[in-house]
Amino acid sequence: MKEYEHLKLEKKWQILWEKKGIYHAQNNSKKPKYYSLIEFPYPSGDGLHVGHPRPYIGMDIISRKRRMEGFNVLYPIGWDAFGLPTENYAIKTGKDPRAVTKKNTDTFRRQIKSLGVSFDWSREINTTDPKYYKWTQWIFLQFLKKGLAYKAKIAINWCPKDKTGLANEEVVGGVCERCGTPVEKREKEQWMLAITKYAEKLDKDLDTVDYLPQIKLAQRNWIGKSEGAEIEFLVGKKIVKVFTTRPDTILGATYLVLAPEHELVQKLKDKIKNWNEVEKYIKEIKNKTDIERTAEDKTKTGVELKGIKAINPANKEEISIWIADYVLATYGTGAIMAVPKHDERDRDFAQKYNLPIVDKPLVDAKEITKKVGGKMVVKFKLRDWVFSRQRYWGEPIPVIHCEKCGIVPVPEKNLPVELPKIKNYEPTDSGESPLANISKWVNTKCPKCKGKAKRETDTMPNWAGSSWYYLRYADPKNKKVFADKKNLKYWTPVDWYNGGNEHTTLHLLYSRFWHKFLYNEGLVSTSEPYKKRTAHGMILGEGGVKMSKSLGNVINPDEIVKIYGADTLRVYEMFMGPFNQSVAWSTESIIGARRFIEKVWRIGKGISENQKNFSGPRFSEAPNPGQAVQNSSDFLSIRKLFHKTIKKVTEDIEEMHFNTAISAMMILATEMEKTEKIETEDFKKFLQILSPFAPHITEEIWSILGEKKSINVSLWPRWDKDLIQDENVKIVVQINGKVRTEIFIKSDEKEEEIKEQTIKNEVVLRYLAGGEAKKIIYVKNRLINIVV
RNA sequence: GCCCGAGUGGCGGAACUGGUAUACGCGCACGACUUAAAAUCGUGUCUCGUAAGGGAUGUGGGUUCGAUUCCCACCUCGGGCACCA
Repeated sequence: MKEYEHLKLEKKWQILWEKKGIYHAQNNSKKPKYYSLIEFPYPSGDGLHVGHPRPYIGMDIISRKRRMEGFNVLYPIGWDAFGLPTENYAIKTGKDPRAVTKKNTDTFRRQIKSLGVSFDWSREINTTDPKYYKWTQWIFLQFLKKGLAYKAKIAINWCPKDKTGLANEEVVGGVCERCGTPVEKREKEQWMLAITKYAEKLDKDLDTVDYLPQIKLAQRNWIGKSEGAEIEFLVGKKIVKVFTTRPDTILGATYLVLAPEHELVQKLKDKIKNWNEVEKYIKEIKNKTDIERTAEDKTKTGVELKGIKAINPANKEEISIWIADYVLATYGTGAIMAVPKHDERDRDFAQKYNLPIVDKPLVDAKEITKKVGGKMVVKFKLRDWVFSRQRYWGEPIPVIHCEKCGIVPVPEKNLPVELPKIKNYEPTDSGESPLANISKWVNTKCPKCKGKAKRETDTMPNWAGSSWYYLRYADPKNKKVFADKKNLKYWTPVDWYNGGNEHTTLHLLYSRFWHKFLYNEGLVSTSEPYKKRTAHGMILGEGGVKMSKSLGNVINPDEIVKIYGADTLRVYEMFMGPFNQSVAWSTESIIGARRFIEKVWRIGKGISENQKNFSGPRFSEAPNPGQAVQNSSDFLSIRKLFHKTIKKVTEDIEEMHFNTAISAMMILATEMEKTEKIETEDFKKFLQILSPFAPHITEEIWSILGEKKSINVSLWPRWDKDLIQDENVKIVVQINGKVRTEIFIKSDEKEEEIKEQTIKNEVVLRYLAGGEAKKIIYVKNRLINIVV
């Protein structure tokens, strides 16, 4: 056996694995299936940085373990390649976004392959491929058919820098999620998807999936279900409907507040005596950005609608009506009954404008609602999804505007509507997509009446392609349907989906919505797309700051692979900290992972050259993995340690506790090296449990030891229950809760005997001198505490 | 403001269900090997104390034979939501 040359060795196996296609998922297999998924990357021009592979390696470990457990594993990858960075780059350089995407995906593919991740590359997909987005457009047409895609003139979030509309989910703290520019409001005709129709299901069905609790919670908060009552207040002959979660406080309602945009305000114009003042206020509010409206120290403002009054239906009292910016037009009914006694916001407002605060008694919520003719209702904070973008690099919305027929869907047989190649990708200030300038493409015939018509020039948001990509993996090359039903039935749902927390209320929610719609249409076989969802932490730059080009602290995995090898990088990334937590990169610390890998190589070498081979256990006791090894290897059974380590690694992988799994294997490796002889079969089991983490070196040693088949298709080792039991156990002796000494006992020894034995111990006697043991607490195989 | 999550050596982090706090790794120090260096191996490495022993898991209390773990109050950091009636 030669020296460890990671570059040669890793390349060799990567080529061989690819040639044999051992990571290809089989569509017709008798094995049980396992579908593991990572969020497919956006192929940016900067290439991979060391943060990208962390989730890939994590799920790779799960996938490799599943293969060895006998599953037919689908672990696919593709490219979520539509989006602004590529388009902006195209604008700057005058290059075709297609060419830019090709170049970027080539780089990403090469880099990911160099890490030995066991993706099934035969199923690679790309959202910008017309063969793919044909089906994104097709699904849109299904939404349209069912009335869930509709056009509406609404005030949308407009990013003046990116010159495009944004969904609510893409606005973070009043600024554009992507570029940080403060978002403006613009009235525009937009395509909308009626995600709110699924609000109830999206909320309720969270009970049926295995997501991390904080992910469920974040989705629940975003959907924002609340139960309350709609109650009507009479205003002259007109009616104001309010929504309240506290109908029981209605006797304390001393005024009404409408959102400034509330329709009734305009309708009552004639009766409002201070109309000039009211109109001025409405105008002021309209010109405010979200940031100004929600500024922290902002006090509430409002204007009374003088000349009109409302009647509280519970006690028939006349109360005043106000408009104020603290009431939102987009939630509930856009109007509230103000109860300053019980609601802090109403109280603030009442105090500022000297409105009555009365302490009327509480009444039964349901009874009073019924009595005043109201009804119990459920409201959601979730808004419909603004689905139009006024940019080039996205899926064209497959719709035609006909002068006579109105909106006409592009016939399914004419899909895909391909993006035309153009020279200028610059978005326009008018808020139109650059596609609007391509008259040759825009002007078309109406599919219905064959008359003059124009194509829709808005494109879809980059969340469109990613809302269903996991379905396409089940059947990525199908030309007739988005995926064959049989394949969908076999592969879905995704068994384990790992991704970033930043997608909880975006991609994760959107794709659940699409999936539920497709399920309703009978097009997919499960009501939820993902059975289990976990999240990984980010890798930060050295010192704990974000890795970014502007800070110049981005680490390229290419360099690490070159210097240390893919196996070392993989082990390091899994070892550096808990998988679900952010950790700072430390190039200095990688050496630890490399030393471990080299140690494994040395032991393998020793065994293959027959210097370390041995049969039968030599020692009698082993420490627990993760516990201190008390040097004396004569005392340890290396074989027991093998089995304890198999157990620990097997269990830790399932919990994504990769760091502690590696720690246990490091302990075992250190012990192996200290031990003169090791049984080859035991060592092979160690190679197997290490192989998901370090697939190349383990495959190499595996083959050197005479195995003909890949370690990837070997059977995951089991631990021997008897071997992980210790006959002799060390227990700690405490006196008054302080550790004083330790004794060794047989693990099956009776409690009484142990206690007796302890009392006679000389150290214990010394502490007992004069006093007497009041109480003795024994915790099996752990400790004994004597209270004096 | 509200809701999550976290706070442990010089650093990244361990600790099952309340049971030896600081595993594993980095760094550092010393030693072995070497002409030397690197690599590797070994030993040590929370803190005060010569020792016996004492003190430390953000701070202050509590429950318990025993608390990093449970409870209460507070501080700091990270994340989410943010006038949602």
